[in-house]
Amino acid sequence: MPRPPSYDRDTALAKAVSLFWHKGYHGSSMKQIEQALDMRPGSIYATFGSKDGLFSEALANYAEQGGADLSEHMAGYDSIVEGLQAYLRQIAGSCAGVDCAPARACLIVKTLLEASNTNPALYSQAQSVLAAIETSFAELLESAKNQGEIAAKTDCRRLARLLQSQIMGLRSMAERNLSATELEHLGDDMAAILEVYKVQN
Amino acid sequence: MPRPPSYDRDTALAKAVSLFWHKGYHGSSMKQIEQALDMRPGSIYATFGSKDGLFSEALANYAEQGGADLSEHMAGYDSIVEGLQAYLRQIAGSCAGVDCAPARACLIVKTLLEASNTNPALYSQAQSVLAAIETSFAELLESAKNQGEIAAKTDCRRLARLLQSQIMGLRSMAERNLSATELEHLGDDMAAILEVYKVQN
DNA sequence: TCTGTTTTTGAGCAGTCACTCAAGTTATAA
DNA sequence: TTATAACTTGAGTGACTGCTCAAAAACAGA
Repeated sequence: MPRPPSYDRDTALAKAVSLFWHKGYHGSSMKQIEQALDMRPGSIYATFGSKDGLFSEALANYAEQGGADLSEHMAGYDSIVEGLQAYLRQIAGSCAGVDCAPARACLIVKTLLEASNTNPALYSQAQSVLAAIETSFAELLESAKNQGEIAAKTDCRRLARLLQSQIMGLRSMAERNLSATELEHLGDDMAAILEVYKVQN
Repeated sequence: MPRPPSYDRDTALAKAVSLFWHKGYHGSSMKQIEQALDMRPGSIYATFGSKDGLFSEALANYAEQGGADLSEHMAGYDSIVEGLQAYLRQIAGSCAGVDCAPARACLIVKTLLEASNTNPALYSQAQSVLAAIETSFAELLESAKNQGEIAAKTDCRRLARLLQSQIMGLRSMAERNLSATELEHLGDDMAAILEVYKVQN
């Protein structure tokens, strides 16, 4: 008997991700959100509860997407370290394009910095998401160690944090107006950092 | 004949830096600013023109302070590369403390990410400040090259950008809740990156 | 077609936003 | 002491904030 919703939840969420990524949390007003999602306030609040709730779901969605992208990327590589190096170069390349994403910097990092002293709930969510990413990098590196790609004595969590820092730095730098070449060089130099950790053969 | 101002401009600006660093641009309301500076709106607007104007001056002030800190730090080192390595470790160390600054992440980077699609004037200011920092790193590295610390073929601007990315990544990572040890390890690992660029001797 | 349930709508809520300005205050120089 | 010029004050501006809710609309089953 009931009337079905006229919007698609996932489509709406994708549009929210795009807006929040572009403008940030404080920079996106409900008016802009209504326009971006093509939904009236009542529907938005019935579906997502609050602006915070919507942002939280958008952030989770973004993170999941990012995780899927990484998995898909890594599936194309036999060598894990080479896969990670290519991943860094790929970020540099895609950020260099004019089209690129709604923003070049990572939404999670943007949220971490924006929410750290203004919105404890979002701050804490950003922290957990980043911790989870660190873990997945650490697991990849652990596999690399087992395959003999990197030294047996390597502290994988520690290296994972170094890798995560590279991505944060790279994508933040991409918000500057660097040329495509400069960004690609940066990606190359970051990829080269991993060379040191490789086992000689 | 005129009545002199009752507040000190630089003191007020320092308080503004602290608030903006802590809460960001959108996260700091005029009410909070009035309270932090202990000034009434009329005085603030007479002195700084607008919230944007105040933020802009605060950002410039912050950047100048940062530049002075770097110069002072480097003055204590004969070897430029070692000085830069120690600089990275020092950032990691100071971010690790509970006291630390109003925020661990860099105000310039926070502004770059927050303003990129919401406030063109502040975005552009953040970009120029970062370009200037890149330049001063590049000049330091150029000196290091002349002193034979790093290879003659080194692209100093390119290496400067890699160094700047490290600092961005390090200080953004510091907003996560990493332990002091983890942060210090990260600083050490970033310092180690520069080893590769050193000339063997 | 009618009924029952759900969704959509948008005017409007109280509160906050950045900001203004006329009146009051306080210093200095005469 | 008085006149003058600058500074301080804070109530108040319109616009916008996130959000609510009663009424209208739209579907599915009977």
